[in-house]
Amino acid sequence: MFEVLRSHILKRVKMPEEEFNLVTSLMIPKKLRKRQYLLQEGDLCKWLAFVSKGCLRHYSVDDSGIEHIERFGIEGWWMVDIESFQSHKPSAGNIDALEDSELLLIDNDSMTRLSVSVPTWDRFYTAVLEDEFKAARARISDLMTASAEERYLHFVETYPDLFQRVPLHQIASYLAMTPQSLSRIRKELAARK
Amino acid sequence: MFEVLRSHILKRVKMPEEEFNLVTSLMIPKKLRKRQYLLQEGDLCKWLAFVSKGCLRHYSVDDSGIEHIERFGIEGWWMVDIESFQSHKPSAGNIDALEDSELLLIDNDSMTRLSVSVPTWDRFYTAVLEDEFKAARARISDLMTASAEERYLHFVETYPDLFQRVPLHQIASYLAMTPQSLSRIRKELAARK
DNA sequence: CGTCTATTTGAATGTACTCAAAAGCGGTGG
DNA sequence: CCACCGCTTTTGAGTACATTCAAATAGACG
Repeated sequence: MFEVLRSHILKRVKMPEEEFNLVTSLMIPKKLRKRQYLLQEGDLCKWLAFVSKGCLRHYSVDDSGIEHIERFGIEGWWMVDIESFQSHKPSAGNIDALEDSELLLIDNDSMTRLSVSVPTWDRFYTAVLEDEFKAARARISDLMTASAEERYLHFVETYPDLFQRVPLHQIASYLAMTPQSLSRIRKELAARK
Repeated sequence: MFEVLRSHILKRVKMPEEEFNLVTSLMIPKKLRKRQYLLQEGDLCKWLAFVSKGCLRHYSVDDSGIEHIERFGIEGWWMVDIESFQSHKPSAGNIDALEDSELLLIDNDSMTRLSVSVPTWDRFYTAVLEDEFKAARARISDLMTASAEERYLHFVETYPDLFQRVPLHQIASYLAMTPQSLSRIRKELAARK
């Protein structure tokens, strides 16, 4: 149950077993069925959610009713609406499950407690934040400079597992293009090679 | 000299004066003339740079030689190539000064030292990271959903100071459009009202 | 004043979009 | 097992927004 989390943490910091046990003792397991919300627009985001199984998406809906997927999350990823979690404001986005999923939730209080009692926790959290920040910057750069086709190719290369798992129209949404465009791009690429 | 930094820190954490003095004692002042590089593609980014005066930009150059501005930095902002700073890899981007500027640099060693001897430092750094992460997410969302005109309007609203200060073609670059497009958008907006 | 750079304008082009509809796929119930 | 339904993906035609290329105008600086 905690294996994915354990290797995720140990990849970043050396955390003794008893401290890791303290971490897991504070985490709340949660199962989500496909299509079930973890967070709905207007809710307060009270948790960081670690995905130990399944696949979620974080998306928002624009004025025309179109969904824009900001981020996917699979095993070993965290999901959170950082704006809401950190500033205690109602969330502007939604998080729901694309597959039946298993999460480990941790709230702000528990974070504070770990910060006090687990010496490596802060460094771990910082490392995660830095990784997320780097990923966000890479995404910005991609959106700024790459064509629709390039964005698709980068996605396939960067997230080969996701691209197998997630319906195409969801990938199109993540890549900021229409499903029609993605379909045409794939057709074109298939013809070319 | 340290006033901008002081208020920047105190906005986020309560830091006693003697601890703040420890912070400033580890920071290296640096002046940059307009057009001078702080970091050039291929360099290692060894510092976090706090802008106490002036204006910088962080940009990369694509295969066609076009500059893409990822981020501006004015008084009270940090500048860093996080990928290079954190992973000790050669930087893919450049940072240079759009105006004569004054910076306070801090390197990794000093960060570690502060982490040990200034109890609030880690929380401060985490808060900065979270802010940066939030800003990055807002930018992603904007790039994914907004038209060129909307991006420009958001920019003017979000950074009224920057938009007064920075040449239009630099803003165009930041907004991922050509200077020509921005010029036409401004003409159109002026005609409309 | 002359040079260099920034901004604006014009015309043609292209990438990705919208709207509309067909084809494909997967699950459910008769 | 097949027919039907809902949803995903593909295809077609027309369009729009932003781009490219080219050049004129405006502004800044020595």
